[in-house]
Amino acid sequence: MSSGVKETFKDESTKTHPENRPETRPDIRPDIHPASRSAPAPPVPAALAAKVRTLAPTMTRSMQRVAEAVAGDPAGCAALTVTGLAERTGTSEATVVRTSRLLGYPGYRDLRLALAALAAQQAAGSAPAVTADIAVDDSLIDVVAKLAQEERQCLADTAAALDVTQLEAAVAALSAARRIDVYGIGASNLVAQDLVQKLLRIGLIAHAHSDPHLAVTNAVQMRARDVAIAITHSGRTTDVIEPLRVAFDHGATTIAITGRPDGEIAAYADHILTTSTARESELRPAAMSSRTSQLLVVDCLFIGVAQRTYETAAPALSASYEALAHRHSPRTGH
Amino acid sequence: MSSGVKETFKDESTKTHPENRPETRPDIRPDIHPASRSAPAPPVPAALAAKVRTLAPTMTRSMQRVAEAVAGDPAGCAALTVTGLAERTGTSEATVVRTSRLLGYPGYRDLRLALAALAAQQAAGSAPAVTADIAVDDSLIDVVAKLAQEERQCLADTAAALDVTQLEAAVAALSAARRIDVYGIGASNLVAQDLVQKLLRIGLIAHAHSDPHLAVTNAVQMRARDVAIAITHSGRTTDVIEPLRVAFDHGATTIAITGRPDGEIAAYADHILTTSTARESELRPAAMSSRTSQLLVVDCLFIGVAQRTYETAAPALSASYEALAHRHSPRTGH
DNA sequence: CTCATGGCTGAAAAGTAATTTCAGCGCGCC
DNA sequence: GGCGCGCTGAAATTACTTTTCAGCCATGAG
Repeated sequence: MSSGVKETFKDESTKTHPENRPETRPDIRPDIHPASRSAPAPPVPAALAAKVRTLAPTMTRSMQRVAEAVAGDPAGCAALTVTGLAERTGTSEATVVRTSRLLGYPGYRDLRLALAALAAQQAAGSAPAVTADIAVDDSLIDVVAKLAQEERQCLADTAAALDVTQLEAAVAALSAARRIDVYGIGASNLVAQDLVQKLLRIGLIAHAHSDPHLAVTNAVQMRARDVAIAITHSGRTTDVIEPLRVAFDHGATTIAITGRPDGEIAAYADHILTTSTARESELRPAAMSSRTSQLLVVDCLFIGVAQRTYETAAPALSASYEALAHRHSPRTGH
Repeated sequence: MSSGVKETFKDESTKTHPENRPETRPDIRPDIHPASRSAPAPPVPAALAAKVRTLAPTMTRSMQRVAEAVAGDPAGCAALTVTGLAERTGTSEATVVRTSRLLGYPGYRDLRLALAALAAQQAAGSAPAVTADIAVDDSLIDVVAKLAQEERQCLADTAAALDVTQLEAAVAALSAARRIDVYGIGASNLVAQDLVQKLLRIGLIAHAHSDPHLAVTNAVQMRARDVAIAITHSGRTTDVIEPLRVAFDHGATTIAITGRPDGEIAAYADHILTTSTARESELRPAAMSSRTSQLLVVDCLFIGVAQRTYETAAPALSASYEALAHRHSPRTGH
């Protein structure tokens, strides 16, 4: 336990994240404590496979081997010591420990405990449900079943991995926002529009941008109390990062919804909401599962804001329903 | 009967350990086969409380205190080291280890793993009771869980209710289409755009319409081999029905994606794909679950078409990925 | 093509936790 | 009341985990 504390401190000092961000800021943030970001990952074993997938790109080859081993056989790995796992994966103890850290645990000891827990969870009832990839010659029945299953898995992973602290902060910022801009390109733009549509319905001022130039132009107008949200699965979409950076520099509260919390976009985001990364197959591009994941996050944001601003949100919602009523044909369906 | 067996185990572990452990530990550990591991001493965590009760009479007072602690709070004890647990129970490390042995584990290390597993099992067992409506005063944690759960349910419902025959026909029509128009308003328009984005990626000619006037104007141009798709949850959105009717009258193949297969739109649809209708609450408008459902249907359509047109779809997909690559910042995430 | 650079990697050192030993001491039995 | 059995925990020992550090490989610049 005491070692865990020490390591946390050490981690902060070695990683440059926490100190680099406040320096970039031109003015002070009145309401948010940056400290909340240092303890973001309560080790939820259920989402381990998802976390492995999310972090896999950041990992080195040998770390990936370790991560695969633990994700593939939690029960077996839980029975092994560091040395044993290192041997099994053909790596060294140091690498195993490093991987454990990357997955969000203070050390191997704790990862091992989580593995034991995960194994028990899997064994008890809920089967791990490893669906096969969708193949070219699958029947449509199979396609429907597999797609539904994968999306359901994706939702479960996202929910398990979502950092509620970050979500809370994001909701708070949105609820108090003077104005909200949402940046998204391609498939993510649809998610951005979805969010904006919902926020407009509860009386907030929100805009979705897909044109990078206009987005930057608008971002210049942002200031404190405004909120900018960037949605990008890869975390590296320049056209989306750029306006977020501008908004960030102008003092707006910035939120990133991304599958790569370590990505370049993290530098300009006050709050990061991580979406899960499902493995993608040839026929099923990443966009599909990332969209599902993003939409869940967006829905959570919306509900959270609606709760916070219930006094104004509830009447606004009913009003929007009524306004729509006469756009439907009058014949009552049953 | 079983008690006799247990005692035998206990005997072995307690009496023979002085000579047994130093020999076996360093040498045999690496050579042990996973299958044989379970044979000698099966540590079944589920029955821990029972075992504590059974063995309590044979225990000394301090050992009982330890046993009670682990049986009463597995999760809490799993987080503690030997020293920690010894302190909490007011005993010494040696006693903790002795108790572990008595309970059937090689040492405290293994008992601790079993405790973690047990805790997870317990948590998993009591978890899945969150299907209530989302309330205004729900915590964000609950909101996330409930939303994810509802959407997952929605996906399962949709997949179960989807008529594969209709889907098959729709896929066939799309695969052979000269041109595809998709009509959707509001939230459904985002789904329409999503479908169109995907179809464009595999080389089909597709357009999404949200402007009812333009939609009708375009619908007039439709003829045989063209496909028109209308997306409306209510099945009564006039602005969407109208262009579908026009396309239908001009001989195009028409598809309706709707939650009301008996609705007015059915009259002009050659194929009807039914989306599921989840109950909606005040905070969770119908748009949310209908969207999830619609997206699943749209994904199925896409995959189906991609399969059918694999020869052209596959290269088109890879080409679109490559084209996007340089819109991302070059820094590779390894 | 060569060199410098930076970061990954694993062997070994250092540190921490678990296990064993052993002396003390309470408790029941004679 | 003395004797001894065996429970108990502090300390020593051992096993395991974590950290350090130097080698190595890939990468990119000159």
